[in-house]
Amino acid sequence: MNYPTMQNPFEFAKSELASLVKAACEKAIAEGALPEAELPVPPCEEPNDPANGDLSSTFALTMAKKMRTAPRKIAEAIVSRMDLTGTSFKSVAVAGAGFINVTFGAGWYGSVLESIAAAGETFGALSIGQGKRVMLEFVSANPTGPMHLGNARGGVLGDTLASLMERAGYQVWREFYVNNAGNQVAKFAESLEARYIQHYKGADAIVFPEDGYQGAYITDIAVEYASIHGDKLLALSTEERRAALAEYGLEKNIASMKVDMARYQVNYDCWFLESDLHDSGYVAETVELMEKGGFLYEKDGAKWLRTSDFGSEKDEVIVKSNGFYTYYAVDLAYHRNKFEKRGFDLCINALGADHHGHVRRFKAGLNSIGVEDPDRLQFMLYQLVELKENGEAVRMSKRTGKAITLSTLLDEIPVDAARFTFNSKNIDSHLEFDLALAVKQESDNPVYYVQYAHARICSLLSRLRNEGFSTEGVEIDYTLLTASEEIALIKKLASLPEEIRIAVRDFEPARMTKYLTETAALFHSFYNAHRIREAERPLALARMKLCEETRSILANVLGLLKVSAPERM
RNA sequence: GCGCCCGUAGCUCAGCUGGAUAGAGUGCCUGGCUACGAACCAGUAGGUCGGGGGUUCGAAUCCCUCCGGGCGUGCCA
Repeated sequence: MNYPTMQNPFEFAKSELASLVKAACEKAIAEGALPEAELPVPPCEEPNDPANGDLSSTFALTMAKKMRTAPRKIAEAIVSRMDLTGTSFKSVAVAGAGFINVTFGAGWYGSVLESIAAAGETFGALSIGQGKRVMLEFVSANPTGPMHLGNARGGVLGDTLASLMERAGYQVWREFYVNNAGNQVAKFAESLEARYIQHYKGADAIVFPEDGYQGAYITDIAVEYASIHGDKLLALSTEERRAALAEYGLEKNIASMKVDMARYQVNYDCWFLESDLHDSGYVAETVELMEKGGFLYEKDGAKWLRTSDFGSEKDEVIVKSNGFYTYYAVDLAYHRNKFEKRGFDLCINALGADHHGHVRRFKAGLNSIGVEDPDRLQFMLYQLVELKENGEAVRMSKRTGKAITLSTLLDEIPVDAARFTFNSKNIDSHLEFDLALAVKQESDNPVYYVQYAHARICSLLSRLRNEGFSTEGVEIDYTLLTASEEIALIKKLASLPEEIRIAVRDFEPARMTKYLTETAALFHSFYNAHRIREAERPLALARMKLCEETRSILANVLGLLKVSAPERM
């Protein structure tokens, strides 16, 4: 028996069905059984209820009007002319209002398992990315303090999308943009300075800045600096003092962000410093471009960019009246750098939805500086994490110090569980998070359900191998896998490439945790319904093969999520 | 005011480029280990898909409108 390798089994079968339906329809028209009509590509989908077949085409329903013929009659004319020999299908039937339903034959199921075996743990690799170079920028939290739960969500979502895009055939670059310059840093420096002075001269010696960073970590940094370098900053100018403290604090914060991210299994290709854009003169050069293009004008002592000419609601300030660039100006330079200087084909920014207003502003701004196709910039907007304490909502803020930090999260909850949780809700959903509740319910995390399935299979397979069972080099008789649990499981394994395709298309990594949970459920269900060791040898081996490929898929997808796939637990 | 997101089972959420009887987890209840791992499985109960219109063979899904919640609308980043 020969089993063709399929990169994407469902896509393979759908296009097969589409051409079968179309060919049969053409034949029916040629024979005068159906009226002449222009034929679109027949739509094919998976019915919700397996009783309606494995694949279904609504072609007859959509053609009813054009052909002025009852859909059922169209379907019957088509079905009676469909030849299934040598295809993925073993049967076809007309159902309901005129659905054309087909069921897979053993050849398709065999091909699925053989294809997974051939691809190993990279099954699901697609070529839709065509090797394009993608820059995925995510988290990019201000280095003025520790990262919080919102960053935890963004970190996992961005990192997982990156993995998914790699699997889909893109060359992905992960980047963290470090805002180590500008107004927030000035406030950070001011806050450190106040704590430093208070440390030596008492709380009343200086008024803490009203909009300063209130978190206790500011005091920690200031005191730590004092314990290492002493009080020598007191004698310096305010400017020098702040510069020294800011430099020390930023270095420290950035280092600990790197540690936290690494601990969270997020590894960047680059931590890009905003200060480099200033130092190299790239920001100035970018603003000059706007100036030369005639897109800038002066008003109230500031320089404004005519973004309203490029699809934005209003114009934006580029140079403030105090002579400093706005964050927006610098970020435009940064994005120009991504496209023009580093030549990425596509840039994706993962942003919390509180920044959704940027989307239009950015595109308008990039347009004005001649980045020729602003659609190369895309946004993955995820809703905010709503922090709850005993059921009460708490607004997270770095400035007020009200937040659960990423490192606290990881102290309380294992990385596997945290990554799984933040990957388990659609990016559009507002995620509620109560740390106390999460710690309490930690053992309920569906990640263990999935990992348990993997461990269970590992232990089963090692027992089978010890007893002399092996699928190595053995011709498996796939026609023996006919139980509903076996069929459902194989179909689920087969759908992985489609899941990856859609997850990438929609920027929706949550599809993968859902997929894992469903796959594990189907496996557990199969496992409980059927014995392997006690079955007749050929059936035992076919089931063993199914277990092997299920394990491969679980490890494969857990790997994409950077969640461990334990052999025992 | 304007813009974006959300509203589906008691709770947390899938399903949304229109398809057949709206799903899962959790919680409640009932059953299943001298068994290849019970961190599991099987089953019962639980719904005006926020309300109201519209589009059509067909709407949780598309359009309009209203209600409710979140976010944005800075010479902050």
